[in-house]
Amino acid sequence: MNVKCKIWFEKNGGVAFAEGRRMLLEAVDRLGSLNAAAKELGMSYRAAWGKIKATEKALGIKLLEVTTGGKGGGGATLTPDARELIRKFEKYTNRMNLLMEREFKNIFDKKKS
Amino acid sequence: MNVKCKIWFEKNGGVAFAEGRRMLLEAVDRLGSLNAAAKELGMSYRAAWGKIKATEKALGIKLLEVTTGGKGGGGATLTPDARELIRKFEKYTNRMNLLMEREFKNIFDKKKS
DNA sequence: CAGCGTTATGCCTTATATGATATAACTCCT
DNA sequence: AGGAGTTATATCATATAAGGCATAACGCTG
Repeated sequence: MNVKCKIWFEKNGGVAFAEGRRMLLEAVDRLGSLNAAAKELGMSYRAAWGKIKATEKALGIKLLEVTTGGKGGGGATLTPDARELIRKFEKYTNRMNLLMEREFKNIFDKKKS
Repeated sequence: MNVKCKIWFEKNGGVAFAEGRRMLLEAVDRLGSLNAAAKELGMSYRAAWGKIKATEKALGIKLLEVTTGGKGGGGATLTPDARELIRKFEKYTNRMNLLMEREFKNIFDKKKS
């Protein structure tokens, strides 16, 4: 048996941002396209777009700067808000994962507790 | 925006035990009956029973000592394994909730990070 | 001006988790 | 013996979320 923990940001009670969406944004940043990011993660464009929209609506911020048409058909890049969101999420989850492991050992490895 | 965290125990990749089930077991312990516990938590007996079974199967342990028929129709009490599970879960989640709050302030209240 | 590769989005299907319904079995009590 | 109140479990219904399908718009490029 082991312990798991899912961390997410929320606003007004709905899940707004978690690991899956962090990965999606990271891929968009790297590839310059939501479509390409979706493909890389093995999901449809529709699904990826839906997740982005859901987060934008929940948090009330804009995540992607997009262009349609033109060279290469268009593309998407991250807004500064999106970058900040990613950075804080990473920092928080990294720290919590470390603490989780430590506490787990504390409580489950001791002979008496 | 705020951070939430769901903590659960798992084995072989499936959710085995989390807050809802902890509450259910606690109610069984207090009331001496799964049926009564289910009613108190506003769920059907069927639903409560399903959760218990799922956890027992996932962890491979027995949670309830039950009797059917007899005085009052029967009843259920917690096994020692169930008590230990509850105790460890409570200890772990209490500790983690404390740490979560502390880290949240660390990362989100600072001017620079 | 047609084609290509994007973003954009409404509609409808489908997958999944959840719970309701129904039925059986058990044992003490009257 | 019958009733009360519980556990036990299979089957069926349903609510909800996730995503597929279809279609449109956009603007460079050849």
